[in-house]
Amino acid sequence: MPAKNPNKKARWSAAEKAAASTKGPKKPYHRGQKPADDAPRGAKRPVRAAEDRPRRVRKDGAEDQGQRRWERREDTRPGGFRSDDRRSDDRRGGFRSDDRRDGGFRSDDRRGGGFRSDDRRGGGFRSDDRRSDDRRGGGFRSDDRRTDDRRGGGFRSDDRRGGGFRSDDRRGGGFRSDDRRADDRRGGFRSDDRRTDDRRGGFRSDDRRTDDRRGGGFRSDDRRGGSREGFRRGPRDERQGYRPRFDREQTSQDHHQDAEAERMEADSWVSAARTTTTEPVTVAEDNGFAALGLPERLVERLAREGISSPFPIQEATIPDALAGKDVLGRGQTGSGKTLAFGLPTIARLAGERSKPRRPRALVLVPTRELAMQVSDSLEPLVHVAGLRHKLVAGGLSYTGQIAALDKGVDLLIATPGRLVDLLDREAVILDSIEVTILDEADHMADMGFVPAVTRVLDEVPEGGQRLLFSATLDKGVDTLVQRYLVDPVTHSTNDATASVDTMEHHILVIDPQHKKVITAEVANREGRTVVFCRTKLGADRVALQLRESGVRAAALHGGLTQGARNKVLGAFRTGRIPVLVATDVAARGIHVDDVSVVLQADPPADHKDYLHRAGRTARAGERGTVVTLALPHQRKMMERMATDAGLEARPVKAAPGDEVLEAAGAAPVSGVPIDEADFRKLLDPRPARRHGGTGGPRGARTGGQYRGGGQRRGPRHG
DNA sequence: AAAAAAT
Repeated sequence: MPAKNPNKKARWSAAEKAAASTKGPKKPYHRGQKPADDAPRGAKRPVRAAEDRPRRVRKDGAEDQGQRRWERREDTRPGGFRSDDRRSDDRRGGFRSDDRRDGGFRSDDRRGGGFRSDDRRGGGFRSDDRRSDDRRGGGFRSDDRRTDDRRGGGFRSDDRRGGGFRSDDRRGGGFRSDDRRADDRRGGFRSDDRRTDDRRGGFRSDDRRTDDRRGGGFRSDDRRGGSREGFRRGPRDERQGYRPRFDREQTSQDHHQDAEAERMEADSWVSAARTTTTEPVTVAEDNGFAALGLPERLVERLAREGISSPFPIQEATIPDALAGKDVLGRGQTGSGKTLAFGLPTIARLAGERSKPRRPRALVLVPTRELAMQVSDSLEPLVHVAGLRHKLVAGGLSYTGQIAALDKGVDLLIATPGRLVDLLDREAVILDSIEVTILDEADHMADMGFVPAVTRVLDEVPEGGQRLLFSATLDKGVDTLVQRYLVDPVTHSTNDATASVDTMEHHILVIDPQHKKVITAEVANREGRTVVFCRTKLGADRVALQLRESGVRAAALHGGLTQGARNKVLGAFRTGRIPVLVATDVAARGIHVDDVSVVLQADPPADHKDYLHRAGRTARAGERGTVVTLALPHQRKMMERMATDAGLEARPVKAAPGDEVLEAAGAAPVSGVPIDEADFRKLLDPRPARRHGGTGGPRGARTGGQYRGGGQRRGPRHG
């Protein structure tokens, strides 16, 4: 074996490959240093002479030469340059009126294409050009493309967006949604002030979109809906000289957004954001959160959202967490974990401020989407407590994250990959962390993040508080628990892993030839149903079969374009299509309220998958039924799985017409196939803009702006 | 088999 792997060698023939690999030391460019010319990472692109650099013109007419970011940052910060000020101010809401002034600078950079490349490589504009050229030979165009990719035209950002499929659509070729999505969305660097304002000032359409993005089935959406209203009135805002530009009322300027908003509304499945009172709220005497010993400000802030009774996991966890104990919490998303760890952490941090680059609390979450959810749900509370938080995750600009860290962040919310990256860059130092939270630890373990998590936790000082949340506790998680938790108090929403009381389980052993009809009958019921299949192909097939039987169903899997996924989810959430046939892409992380039945047309691979799939229903206290179809040869496996998952249910033989099926809500199907053209309309109910066949330039423009264009690619049916 | 995380 010594003469191993010639292939690999051939592939890696060039020395610069090695140099270009992640192995190279990263330069802590946040400190305003330009990597040395021979630096392995930074030196990839030669530096063009200043006069060769592309020039852009700022709004005010001055030229921006696309300076290197190192200089820019270094130079500007002490001078009170806006970039930094703005960033941090943003979070407090004190900046908007001034956006315009640097719209010319930053936003132009960004819009100019490849601003991220700027950020990331520090190479400024020119290097970006170069690389684009290299890659695609397309110069200009490719640059655009890359920008898009990076922003989540690319699929990796899916998750982050999660529910946010809409944003993707809207963005089309656009950049702004990314801005919003990124946590710098508060950075307000877009030249389009309104948009920024919208978001923070509580412009309705934007709220809604934001909710969407978050996949908001989660309760916190509701809170968030109105939260901006709340925190922008906080004392900090006043201190920062916050001046509202727009009220909740829309101005005529906003008509464009308004139109967009209407379209969004059609898609919005968050029916109505909970109304947030801006009046002073009296905290009721029996307020459950107050009883847990939380600071009044937080309790009051929650009450303002109408949140006054803690969920079980919150009730169980918060007192211990407040007492500084390590906590091991079992509970799925939707059980209120975020507040369970968020509230005590914020309470503990309040009253002090972190030093630059040294956050005092860290929340580690497996996916970007989740990170956003956590960040967004905690936002109002963080503000009320006078703290600063930051979301740090992949796919987002480094600049905002680094700048915020430089400025000081109290509560850092991160996905493992990016956090490790930032650690390498010394953009963040974890030696002041007092509270560490691992959310969805099992998920992280499943995704192979244990090394990253270990790396991070090893940098966190010992003796700090650790909170670990996980839906299941198996090997990977146990390793983390053993290693990092000291004498933890264990809390579960319920002892049996699966079981929310409100969840009913049926495991049906069926004849193969009955599968189709049983699937259709179970799916054909009132309310929303998620059908799980093992493969993408299977999902497509089952969805088609359902439609042939007269059930409005659409497939969702990782093989679809982002745009297509958006449409499917949008249609599902609004109820236009009540049945979602999905692979495990939807098993985790996608939150949709009001799913009353989960039907597993193919059994899950293991009990963990079972629990995650099941977790799509019975969310937040609602009732839900989980029906699993097993073929006779899968019976044994299902028995074992049921045991492992802590279910009482056992496989039961079933055939069409059986009572068991009715108990699961099965209803006979019409048998009248759904017309494919109608189905398309259900998926995307606003094809009005495109009558013109392949679409002229105008159609292309309008369409592309809001919709990913998945549909227009295909031939038009009907 | 599918999905996810840094580029």
